[in-house]
Amino acid sequence: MIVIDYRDKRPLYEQVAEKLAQLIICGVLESNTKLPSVRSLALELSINPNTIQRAYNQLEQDGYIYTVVGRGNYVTDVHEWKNGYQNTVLQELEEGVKKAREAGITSERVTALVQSVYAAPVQESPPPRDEESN
Amino acid sequence: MIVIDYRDKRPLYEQVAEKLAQLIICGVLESNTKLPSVRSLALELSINPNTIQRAYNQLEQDGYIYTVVGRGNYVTDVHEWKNGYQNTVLQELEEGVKKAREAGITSERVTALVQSVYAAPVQESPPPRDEESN
DNA sequence: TAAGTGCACTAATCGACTTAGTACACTTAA
DNA sequence: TTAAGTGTACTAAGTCGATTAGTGCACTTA
Repeated sequence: MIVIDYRDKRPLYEQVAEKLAQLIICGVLESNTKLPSVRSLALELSINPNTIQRAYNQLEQDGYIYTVVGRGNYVTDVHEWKNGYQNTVLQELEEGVKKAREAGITSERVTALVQSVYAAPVQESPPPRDEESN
Repeated sequence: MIVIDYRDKRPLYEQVAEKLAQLIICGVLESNTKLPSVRSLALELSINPNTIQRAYNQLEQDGYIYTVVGRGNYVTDVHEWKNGYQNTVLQELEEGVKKAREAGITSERVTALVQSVYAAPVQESPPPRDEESN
């Protein structure tokens, strides 16, 4: 299911988390699917269970999966995940706008920036999943 | 001019850069003022010249000062600095908006966010210097 | 030419991050 | 109750990058 690239300079847990996130995003792992246990996946990849644990923690923080102690890890429902991600993006954006305001940039200028971005043609890396526009 | 706090866990060069930035922002060091040389300031603070060098590099990157090899470091003109800072903020903001668009967030929602931030009453830490609104 | 300036390179130190080892608490089913 | 399977907390070793220091070079000015 997952292959580790030892030439990759990033930490193992980050690689594992990223690969799993991709599988979730592209739909291979559907909502509420049970992920392999930390021990079994660790055995399969020949690395320490704690490393898998950390990858799972990362995924949980990012909202991709949820954990039930004693039972296992499960893929988060698509709608929940999408809402969570959008909220994160919006929070970051709010910080940026506040910063702009404090820097003395007018709201007109910021609004113009927003419009120009949305007016630009779409290119590269489309959003993970985007059937519905809520 | 500057006092180092060894209880502070941050690196020395960061402390030095921050203190100098504050002096520049609050107007103690006016535009085109010559800063102390890396050697003299290092001697004054009893730290290595390279540490001061790094602090100055940081300040130059952030647009607070400019460097002339063989001559010294000088405080950037207020207008230049302000433009540079605003551009940095706007670039960061653009990235955020692109991310929002890719996440499937509508432009209306982003615009509403911008307006709500600018509608909120001003509070805490006002912008460094803000007599003119260009 | 000499003094003063910033800059580039290397080396030592130190701390944080990463990973592994181990033991514990929880859930489930026999 | 018991046993197997699950996630979690704690500590320790190893590794790697950031920070700081040391040294020498190139540039500007008088």
